[in-house]
Amino acid sequence: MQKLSSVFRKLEEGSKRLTPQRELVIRILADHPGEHLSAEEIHRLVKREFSNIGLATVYRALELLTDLNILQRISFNDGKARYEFNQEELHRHHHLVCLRCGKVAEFNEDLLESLEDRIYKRRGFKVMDHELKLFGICQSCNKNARRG
Amino acid sequence: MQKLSSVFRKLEEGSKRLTPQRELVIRILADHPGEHLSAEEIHRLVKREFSNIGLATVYRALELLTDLNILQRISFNDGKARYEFNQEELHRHHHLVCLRCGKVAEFNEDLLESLEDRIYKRRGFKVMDHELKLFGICQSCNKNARRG
DNA sequence: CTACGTGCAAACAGTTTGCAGTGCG
DNA sequence: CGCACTGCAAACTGTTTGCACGTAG
Repeated sequence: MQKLSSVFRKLEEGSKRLTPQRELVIRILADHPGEHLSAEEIHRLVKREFSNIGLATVYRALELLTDLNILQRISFNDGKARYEFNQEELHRHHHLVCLRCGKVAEFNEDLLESLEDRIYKRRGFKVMDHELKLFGICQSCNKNARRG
Repeated sequence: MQKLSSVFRKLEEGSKRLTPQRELVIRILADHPGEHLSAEEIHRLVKREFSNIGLATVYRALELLTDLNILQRISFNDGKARYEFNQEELHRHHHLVCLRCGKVAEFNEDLLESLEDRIYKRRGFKVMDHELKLFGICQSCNKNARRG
């Protein structure tokens, strides 16, 4: 992973260490792109390679990495936070949440910039980031519904 | 409130009752538009007029009313759910979340329809609703920052 | 009289915190 | 040595559930 050096630099700036636990958390997220893992799921996956890691350590790693903007925390209103890499592209990466089967798909589209310009002009609100969730019925559920 | 009759009809369809507690929850939300109250805040406000109402009752009322699409549950990733009226306009009512002071402002803009058309054509995903949050720095924080 | 509704307390899930111990820098 | 870091368990917060009782239809 070429990105590790940049992670390392960000950690060093706050005199934080890249411990095996933290590195594993990062690797797990890297190995599961677009899966929006929860802390518990991450803990379970990390445990397979580091069996005695504590859940609190995972939480602390996730918090640290989120603060450093290495990860991004998102929530789908199911009561638990989920995490993914905070790649630059994520700022224009959105979610399609199926109301029937619950699957979360992603799409990238930059459509919001003109809106953000307008908001700044009209309201003086400087948009730094955005989060767009579209709720609806996905293709496969749609097909099943038509058959049923 | 002219809307109460429609609430009543929706409740009757499921043979649910419009109890004083439920009506109060509705009135509190009506009296605090755009404030995104949490269950606890609603409970506190309701208690002022109905001192022995239980928190669980508020939760149950909120769940019921959300299921009936009378209310809408939203979350700003602060660990608790928030509620507002599910007016039709809400479907194109979005949030500006200030990263510095935490204030949540609203704006209405319909800008997403063309995007939704495109998503349906490309991905077969039929969008029913959307939720857009813009994170940034609000006007007053922006001014303070420039001064400071 | 039955099904819905309630208050209370206990249970629950996700997350955070306190603490004693470990080990890098 | 000192401070970051850890695992563990206990604490905390928001929410849900079980239960006994009440009350509307």
